[in-house]
Amino acid sequence: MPELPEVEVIVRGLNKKIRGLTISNIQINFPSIIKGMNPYGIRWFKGKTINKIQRHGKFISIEFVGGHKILMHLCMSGKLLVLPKNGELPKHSHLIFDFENYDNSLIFNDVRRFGKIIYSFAGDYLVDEKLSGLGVDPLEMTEEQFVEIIQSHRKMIKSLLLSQAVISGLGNIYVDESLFDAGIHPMNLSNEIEREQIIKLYHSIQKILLAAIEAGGSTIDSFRNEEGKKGTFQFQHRIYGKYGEKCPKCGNTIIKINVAGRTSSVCTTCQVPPAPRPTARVFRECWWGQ
DNA sequence: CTGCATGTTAGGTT
DNA sequence: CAACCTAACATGCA
Repeated sequence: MPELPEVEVIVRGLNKKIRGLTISNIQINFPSIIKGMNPYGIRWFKGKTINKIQRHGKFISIEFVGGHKILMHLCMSGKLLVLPKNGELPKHSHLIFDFENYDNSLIFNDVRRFGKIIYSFAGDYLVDEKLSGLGVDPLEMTEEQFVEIIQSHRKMIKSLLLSQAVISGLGNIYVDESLFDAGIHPMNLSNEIEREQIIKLYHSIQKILLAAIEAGGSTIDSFRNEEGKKGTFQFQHRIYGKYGEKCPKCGNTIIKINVAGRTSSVCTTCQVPPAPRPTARVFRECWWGQ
């Protein structure tokens, strides 16, 4: 569930709390979340000092002095918590780092265990592969870059915005919110959207992401920041998950549709659906039928 | 018990 | 090849 704003909130919190600290101990409770190589090899990081923590799309990297990294993805229910070393450990805490001269531990916690941890000794190919497979960051892309990306694919806009290899960081919540804000139906084909509309979408995305970060992210169910606290941006959602309710712009009923395999909420008055396209099969059938 | 939700990936189809 | 669909993953919740 954590998308760009939630991950950004966590990364900022971690930088404030654990940047510059040296790992004194690593406790591995559930090795299989450490994927792609020997999970216990992560103990190599004991004694290493954190240089900085960064966000890459929805990934979090902890970079150590010397350049080696631990890469993490929270997927749906993952949390990174900084909690008192001697306090009660929350259930589903799979990996715990202790630090020299610091009373708190960093805990990777994940109820569903979809989250991943990948580490790197020397530009390990797994870490590099993940990072190099990411598209542009929505907060760093330019208006022109965005227009170019949208126009160079012929794909349903929602599906395109969700493609991490093209634009990295957006998920179901912020795609629905941005498309609604810009007045674009999620099933519109990307290369059929007017330039003016694409630019409007660009600004909707930026505005919404920044506001969400400001509000500490959206807590729909499980998201918590590194202190275990909820975000408040869910109270500013206007369309996500609101099917059956009234559209805040026009008052019509918001409906639920499935796009790119995901539940989507749309107002068909404010977000005009594309004209239905005949599939090749339907076209053939019509041909034979006449 | 059933179905749904979430992000990603693998595998198959159009 | 690009776009699209579905299943799988693990678990909690209604």
